[in-house]
Amino acid sequence: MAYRQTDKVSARLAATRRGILDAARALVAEGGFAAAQVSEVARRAGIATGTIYRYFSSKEELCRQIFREVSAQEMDRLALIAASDAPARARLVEVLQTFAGRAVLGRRLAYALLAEPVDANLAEERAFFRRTHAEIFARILEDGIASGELPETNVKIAAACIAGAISTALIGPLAPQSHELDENPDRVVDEIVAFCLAGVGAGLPERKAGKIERRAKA
Amino acid sequence: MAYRQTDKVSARLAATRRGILDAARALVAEGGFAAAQVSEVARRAGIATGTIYRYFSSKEELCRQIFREVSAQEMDRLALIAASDAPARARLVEVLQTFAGRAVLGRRLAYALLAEPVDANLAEERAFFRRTHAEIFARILEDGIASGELPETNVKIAAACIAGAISTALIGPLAPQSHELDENPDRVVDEIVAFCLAGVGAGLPERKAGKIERRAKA
DNA sequence: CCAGCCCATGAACCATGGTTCATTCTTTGT
DNA sequence: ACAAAGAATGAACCATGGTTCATGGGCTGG
Repeated sequence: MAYRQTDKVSARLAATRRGILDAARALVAEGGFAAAQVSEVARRAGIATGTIYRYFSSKEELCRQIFREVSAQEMDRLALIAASDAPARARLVEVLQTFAGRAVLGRRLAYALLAEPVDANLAEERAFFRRTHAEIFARILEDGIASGELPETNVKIAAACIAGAISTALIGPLAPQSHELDENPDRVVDEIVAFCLAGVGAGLPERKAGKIERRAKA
Repeated sequence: MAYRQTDKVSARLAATRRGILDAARALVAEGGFAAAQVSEVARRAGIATGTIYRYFSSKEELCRQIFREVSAQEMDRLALIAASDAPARARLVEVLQTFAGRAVLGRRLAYALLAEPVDANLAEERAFFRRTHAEIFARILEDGIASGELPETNVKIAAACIAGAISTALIGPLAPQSHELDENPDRVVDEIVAFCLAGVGAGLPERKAGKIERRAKA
């Protein structure tokens, strides 16, 4: 028995791993997954290219990790709202505003997560992310229908429509010119949320401009 | 003077060009742009790889061409409906049903056009395609608002929401399991259209199951 | 302080898939 | 039939970017 990992070492290893993840995440937030090339991530993390492969078996796995970390963070936030005991309609409004609002604030990262061209394997991860979103929406819709706040609908389809409407309207190629978003993000968000609420028969929301969580995704 | 292109030759050249486009288009419709590799297109068109470059300066240009051809065809169809003198609400219903219905029938191709990961240059072309869609929607919405059929809204945003909701719900990663779409496409389309109509305050559409144009996109 | 192992290094390697180009085949006009 | 010019060929080429691996340096336990 000649070697056993000491605490100091495993701490350093953990730090390196974090460093890699942070570097990659920062790159994704700046230029999308396309910008997160292995050699670039290594440079940014201050290590050699090959070292990455001591921590992640492939670039794909690294990217998946990023995907999971970021999306888990976002999902938790939404899940928390969804789980409150407010009426369904109010929860729906808040979830939509939070989702849309945070996407606006961290637009580049949101684009990477929701829409950037990525290869098939990463797309799986994205699909999972989106599906989870949609499930949160769907569950609230179900509650609302059960309580009579909302009319009957196919909640799965409605949830997918909501997810699509928000993503596309905010960050897709159809997004309003960025200056419009920069100048008046709350207004754009409110419009989109209003569309979605009306889509599920929840009428107009009380406008609560300025209530978006300010910290950017990242 | 020793050579001048004769009619027979230029006809053959034109035929080859078409052959390339058709082969590429078929490949895209089967497996998306990813499947349309230059060598594969050539094989399918029954010519040598290099020959492609006598007709298109690059793969990108070839793909752009495909994009334009297919989308022009779809756009024309929608534009025709949009230009009719029916009331705005009716035109909206028909445009949405047509768009969604045709996307279902040519799902693979629709996916390639609307959602498949493609590189940045092709994405431009896609952006144009989407913007044109959105403009058609937006114009109808404006008409509807002007005539009092629809409540005031930001038509640009609403149009983007519509485009996003339809694409995502039908063919994106949130699309219902294919068997559901295969079994009962009209029902799914109707749900989505209903969501969009409600989103712009147009209430429920008269359901017209089975009215979708049957010919697949292609 | 030495043997043995782990960890880091980064230049070389490799796979993919678009692009080129020397060569060959066809067409044209005399 | 022949020369000039265009068209077609497809194997070689190249760029990109992920992955590997022989090497050297640092830890660990005795």
